[in-house]
Amino acid sequence: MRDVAEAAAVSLKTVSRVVNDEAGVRPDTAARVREAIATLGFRRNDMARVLRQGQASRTLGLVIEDVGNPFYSVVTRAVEEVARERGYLVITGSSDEDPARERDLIRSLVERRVDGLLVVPAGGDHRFLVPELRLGTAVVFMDRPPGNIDADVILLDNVGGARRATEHLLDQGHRRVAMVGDAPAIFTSAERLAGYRQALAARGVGVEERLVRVGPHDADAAEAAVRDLLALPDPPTAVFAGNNRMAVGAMRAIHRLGAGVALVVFDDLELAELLAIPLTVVAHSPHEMGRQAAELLCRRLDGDGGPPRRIVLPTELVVRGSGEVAP
Amino acid sequence: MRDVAEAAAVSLKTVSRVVNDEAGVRPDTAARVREAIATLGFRRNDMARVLRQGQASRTLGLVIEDVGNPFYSVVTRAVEEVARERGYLVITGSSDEDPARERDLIRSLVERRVDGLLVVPAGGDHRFLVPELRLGTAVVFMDRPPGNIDADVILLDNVGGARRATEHLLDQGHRRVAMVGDAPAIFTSAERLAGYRQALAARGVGVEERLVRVGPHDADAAEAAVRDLLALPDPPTAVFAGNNRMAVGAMRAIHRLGAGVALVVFDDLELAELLAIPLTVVAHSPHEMGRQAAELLCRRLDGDGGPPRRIVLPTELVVRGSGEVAP
DNA sequence: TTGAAAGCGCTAACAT
DNA sequence: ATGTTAGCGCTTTCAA
Repeated sequence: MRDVAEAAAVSLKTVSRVVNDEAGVRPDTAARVREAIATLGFRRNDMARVLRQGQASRTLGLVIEDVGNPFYSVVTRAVEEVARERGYLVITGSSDEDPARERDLIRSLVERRVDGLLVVPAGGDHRFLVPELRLGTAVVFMDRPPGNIDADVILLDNVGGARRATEHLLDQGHRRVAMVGDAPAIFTSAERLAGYRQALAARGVGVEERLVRVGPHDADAAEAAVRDLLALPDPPTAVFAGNNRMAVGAMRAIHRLGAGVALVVFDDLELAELLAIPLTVVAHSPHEMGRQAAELLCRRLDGDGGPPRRIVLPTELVVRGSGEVAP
Repeated sequence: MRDVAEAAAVSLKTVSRVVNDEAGVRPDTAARVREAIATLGFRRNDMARVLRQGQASRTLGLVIEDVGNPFYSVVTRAVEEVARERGYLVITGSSDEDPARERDLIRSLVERRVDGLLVVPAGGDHRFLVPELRLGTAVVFMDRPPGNIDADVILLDNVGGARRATEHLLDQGHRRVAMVGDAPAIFTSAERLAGYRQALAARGVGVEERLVRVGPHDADAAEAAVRDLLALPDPPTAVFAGNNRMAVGAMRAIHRLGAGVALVVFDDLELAELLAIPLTVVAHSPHEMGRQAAELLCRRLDGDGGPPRRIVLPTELVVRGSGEVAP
């Protein structure tokens, strides 16, 4: 900027005025300055600008499990849309379900003075965020509640969705309903497991623990788990898959073993209706989750100081065929 | 930091030394400083740090079309992985195929002094980047070459992949092979169209322009285009779909009209083999594209000043069934 | 081992 | 309409 001032034979402040479209610069002076800017290829340094102006880097930090997962990529997309409307840029990072990595990421983001954070928690304890919150960084959690602190969070109706899925299978006459789910340490997984158990209990069907396989984290492990289930002497006649990766694994296993096993999964898939057996799912809106979280965060940044909110988004059973296979 | 210095009764510089793990601080002094840091909830301000140190914000900018699209979300994931290994953070933005938005995004990123940019170009003219490049911002393009400037780029073998797909359909005896593709203004779309034409020409099959539908940008528009094709008096017996969205649209149309039409698509889908008719695709690796682009960018940032590189990643025809339907 | 002073690029506040 | 000065929070440089 100093170079520009020199080249245009004006003061620093005049250049600053032109760059920021402030009033009070004669058109010809402004033109001279703009010419110098173009010639020198000057670009305002936002680091210095933000530093001088105080806070407000107009940046949001987004920490999710894995952008490569369609669920999170749609959430990311929604966050970006809101951010763009409001003039924020988004810094993203994947925690890969690793609490240490989550902390590192959040730390980096806070050090870069993001104005706010959107976090899908990987760890179970977020007390380390207390200083950040005091520092003025707003935080909204998504998909899972934070551990040991009170903060805004947008969740899905995990229990209700899982219960409805399981009930649907029971309604078809199934009595041996298995569940394949992610590690129970993950909030959503535990909740969906709870919903599954509730449904069985409500119908007086005992939970057979051998039919509960919570632990696999990717499609391959889920496939192995379901193959294993289907190889039991008294295999399940129906399976509830706890998320999109479990769904893929379960479909592969059922497909390959050619079994006429009913399947309902949590999370919708774009191609669900085009599958060999169209997939019955517990659908919800990842886009809505991202949007609501980002909007709530922006409201907080605009000064909304109300008590922490807990928003639960609805789920819906979408019947397409795979869940209506008779026992 | 001043507050910390005061609280610990040391100088600013000593706090700086502790924060940055520099040598030359007595353990007890360091401990006192750390205690003050913890008490006050101090977090180093990276903006100020970067400003003072000169360049090197350890941040990369990523501009793609849409994170919500699985192709780009996997690219993003790969970029993140490389960035993480090398200690960079990634700021992402979706251009939505809008050149103005692309420019705005890049401008914001440069103003925030990202060290390097990874860009899937939306616009056709990137001369506006010349000052940025002179300013020292490294840029690597992905998926499509930039317009009017010479820079690093990682591409797919679009022509070859499309040609192979079309040849495969011709090999099955099809003579009325349609193509549904994105707007021809998009590089990949134009290239794939060229590959389609090449294959037809090489086999002496004339291109029937009514069978070429390049223009739809989303699955719904592609579905409408394919429905339209199938409603022709002499409909195509085979369709080549130019990307993942076209693929979804084509599948829906073919599925709903119950037509025994052969289909090969560019881009692989996770569930391809589980579809009612397992999908024959031109597969490639979005992950590899992201990884190679990010690694090349990092090499540039580490001082590699060689001439601009143009890397072309291979594609592979994966036969699964939908492309082997007889005419 | 520790500290004081200068300055990164910019803008707020106050001149002129 | 334009310029001067000070200082954002940090690190570099040099001194003690």
